[in-house]
Amino acid sequence: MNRKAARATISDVAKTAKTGKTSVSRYLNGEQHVLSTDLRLRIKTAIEALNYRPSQMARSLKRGRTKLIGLIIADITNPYSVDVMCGIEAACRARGFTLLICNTNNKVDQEQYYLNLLSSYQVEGIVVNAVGMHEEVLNHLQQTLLPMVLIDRKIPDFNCDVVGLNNSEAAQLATGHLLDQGYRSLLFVTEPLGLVNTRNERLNAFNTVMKRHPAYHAEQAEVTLNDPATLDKILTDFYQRHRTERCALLVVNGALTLQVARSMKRLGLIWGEQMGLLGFDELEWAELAGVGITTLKQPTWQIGYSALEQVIRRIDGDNTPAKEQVYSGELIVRGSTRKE
Amino acid sequence: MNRKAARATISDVAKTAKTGKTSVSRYLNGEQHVLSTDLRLRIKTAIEALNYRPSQMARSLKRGRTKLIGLIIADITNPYSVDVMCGIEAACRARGFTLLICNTNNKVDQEQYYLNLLSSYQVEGIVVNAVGMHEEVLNHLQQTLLPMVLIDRKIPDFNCDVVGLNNSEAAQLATGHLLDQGYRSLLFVTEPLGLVNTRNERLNAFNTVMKRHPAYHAEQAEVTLNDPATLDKILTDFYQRHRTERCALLVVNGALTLQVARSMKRLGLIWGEQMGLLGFDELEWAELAGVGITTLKQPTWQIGYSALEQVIRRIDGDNTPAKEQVYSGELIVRGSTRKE
DNA sequence: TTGTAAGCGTTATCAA
DNA sequence: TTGATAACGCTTACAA
Repeated sequence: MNRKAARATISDVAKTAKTGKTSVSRYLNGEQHVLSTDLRLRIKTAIEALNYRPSQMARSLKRGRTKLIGLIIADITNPYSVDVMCGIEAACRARGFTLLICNTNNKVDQEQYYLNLLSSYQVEGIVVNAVGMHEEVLNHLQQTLLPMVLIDRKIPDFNCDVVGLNNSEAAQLATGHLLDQGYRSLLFVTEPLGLVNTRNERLNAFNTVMKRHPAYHAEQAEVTLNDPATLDKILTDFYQRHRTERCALLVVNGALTLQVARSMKRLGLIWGEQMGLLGFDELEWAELAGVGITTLKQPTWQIGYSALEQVIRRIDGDNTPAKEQVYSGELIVRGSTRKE
Repeated sequence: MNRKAARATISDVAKTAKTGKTSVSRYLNGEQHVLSTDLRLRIKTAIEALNYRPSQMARSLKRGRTKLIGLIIADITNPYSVDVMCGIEAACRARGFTLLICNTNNKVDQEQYYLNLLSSYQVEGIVVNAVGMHEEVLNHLQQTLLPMVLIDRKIPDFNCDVVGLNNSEAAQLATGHLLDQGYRSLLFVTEPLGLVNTRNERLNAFNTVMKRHPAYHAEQAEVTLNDPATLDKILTDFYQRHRTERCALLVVNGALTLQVARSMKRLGLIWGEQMGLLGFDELEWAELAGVGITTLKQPTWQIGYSALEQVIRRIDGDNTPAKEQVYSGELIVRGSTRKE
């Protein structure tokens, strides 16, 4: 049976229900009240009999609204990005939008490819998860004319909605915790600062707190994600100079925390013993790594959800000035920053 | 400037280039050789001037081919799923298809929602990443009439292409390794076997190897992912009974390995010391957890890539009987299974 | 309450 | 080598 199963169209339904397609269309679009009970029933049965499902393609074409939203992600491998995505997705379902997920692997050409793709499918808006994105790739997005909201990070000199963490507050919380635990020499480890506002804001808040305690020692170091040798050097050096005091590391994000942990393992530095360790972003394995690693957890799901709501607001015509929404982080204390 | 920026259409291009839309369409669809050099140039300039991009919606409607493929994932939070997805995505880009990613969170209703969605967008095929999927959710997919390929796992009594790991080979490799390392009492820890072929195949291969060594002890235990209490009990019990020999755990997948590691941590059982530990699926934190955890790594990316190629083959009309493609896993030895 | 017809942006058919 | 024109499946005036 069911040889080729050509999809039923609205005309088929109309024919089967012995009516015109207008009525079927009305039935589908919530104007059922204008239909007579009899007709309504005939249409209902016809639809079920034919297993009819309206074509979004045709619908979008006609209406000029696709109900499609594009999501650009630099690195879907990052668990943070995945969590954010889940929030976005939930919001989409709630609002009747469909998400086109584009993983660019941090490559400009792949980003360009997907931007074209999204444009050709006429998405109504774009959410950009900028986590881990190279500056070059990020800047490239300015060309977009569509409603767009950024997650986590801003594009310098580009006025655009942003949703993310309250970086200052979170960094204060983290730094304060380290001091509370008796650490006296702190090293802020970050990926290259560049113009990345999140990194800079976190660092600034760190420095602000430390300036209130002139007796304690604060330092910072920049390192790229895939440069283990340099990282090893930085950590060894810091530890050599400060092993006599209680010293600790504050790491700017989860991806880097992974690298730092690997480096410490290589060097035989045990977190929670020789050095304290606290990283931004929660890690599913945080409790399994030695005595556990203290993290600053972001409300990722919530951030994603809000971001989507914001694009929709823009799509719906909201013209108020670009705004920034920030959420508070939560400190999850584990063995790596326990009092001795 | 740029007030409303209504998208340019093919007619706009035709008008600007002083020609008909047929020619523009020809230009776009690789029939440039039939066009005169002059006309070709005019069209080219017009397209660039208007920043024209053909509407996929209209194209799909007309052609009846959407070049869309749906991906159904039960749990995008699982790193395995993400890696597979990357392979699929790369294949899509290579073959000019666009991926509609649907995360069902293992809920039948969400799956139904997405199945309808995919159908209404007229995807040409579906890839199902069955990793971590509940049987109920999985079975539900049989209704699909579209070309479909499964990743990792089969649907019982449903004839469908599958791409995944060579489970027997991998389980033999893993079991053999444990024996080589001098472990003499092995516990195979799995999620409920049910009719899940992957779990059963892995277990069977494990048993086959163990039967060749009647002097050694083999055991198995089923536990659900979120039942820490039971897991604790299973592990304690096993350890109590076998602490005098060298004993080890073989865990059926990565998600469960995470739980097992947590449980051992709670119980104060140190992997690589009191007990050996080997888990299917590579974990990014494997080397950071204590002495490191030995894993059996799957060629995830490759699996995803192949799966997509297989759907495309089906879409292109391949009618050969459903086939199963398996790939070999790779053992990554770490501290948790080192010789004492 | 119902139906006819035009049109959304493409491509395919056919004629010039 | 070109270009009208008719679909594709749907929504929406407008008419009845």
